[in-house]
Amino acid sequence: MTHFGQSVRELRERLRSEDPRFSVRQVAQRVGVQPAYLSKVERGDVMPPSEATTIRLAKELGVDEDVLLALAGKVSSDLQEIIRKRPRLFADLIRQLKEAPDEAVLRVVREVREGDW
Amino acid sequence: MTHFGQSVRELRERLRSEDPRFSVRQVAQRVGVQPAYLSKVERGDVMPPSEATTIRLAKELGVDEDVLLALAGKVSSDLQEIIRKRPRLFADLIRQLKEAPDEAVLRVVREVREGDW
DNA sequence: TTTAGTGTATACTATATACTATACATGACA
DNA sequence: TGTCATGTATAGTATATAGTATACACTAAA
Repeated sequence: MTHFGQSVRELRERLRSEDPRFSVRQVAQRVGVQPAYLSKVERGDVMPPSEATTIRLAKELGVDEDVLLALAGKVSSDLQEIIRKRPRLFADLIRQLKEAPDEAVLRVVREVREGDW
Repeated sequence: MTHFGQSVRELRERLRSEDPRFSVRQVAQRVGVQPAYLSKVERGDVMPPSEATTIRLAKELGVDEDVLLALAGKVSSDLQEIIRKRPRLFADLIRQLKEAPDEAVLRVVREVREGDW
């Protein structure tokens, strides 16, 4: 469906071109899944892995966890928890920012970071 | 686990005290599930319903969908989609606002609403 | 007193999720 | 030429999700 598997394969192959330890088998081993499973994941033969496995994979591949989770069609459960604690507040905020350009969102992030609350 | 079922029951009973059409059976009928199922949901005998069913239930009970979804331990899939499209941006923003008081978040929402982007 | 409506106990199910385990074919290397 | 490591095909599985269907016991009204 999405290109999660393709992305993982590209990332892994790139790393592999400089380090043979990034074979399907060895990455699978370090991530804690069967090689056959990782192989299928990369070819899009099965759905993307669970959140936990996706995060371990992101760490292994040196890529942002939220980005890889997004490719997997998921949102980190810690973010979900933050939203669930104040659903109306965050739902409003996020929907407000839906169409806002990156720059506008970034400005908000910066403002909040230096916020005086 | 959470008090999703209890909340639903309380909301429904409150409505029922003014309108007999809010019995388990009739609400279940309008929401499109079996009465036995709604009964179990209200008593926490089973996990909260799917997102779609929870939303229909929220409409029926006249309560905010995001709030009821939150009680069900979920985050609306449309919000998730917004986040997934720009994961780094939104992940940062949300984590920044995790500890911020409601007032600060509201100020951001207002600012954005009148934003000049 | 039967009828209608109530809530609920019990048993069952289809589909999805998230994998494991084994075995096979290929290529390089010693 | 045997060994090693590679990627992958195939088959199977445990658990969760999201319910349905039926039947039962109780209450109030007609």
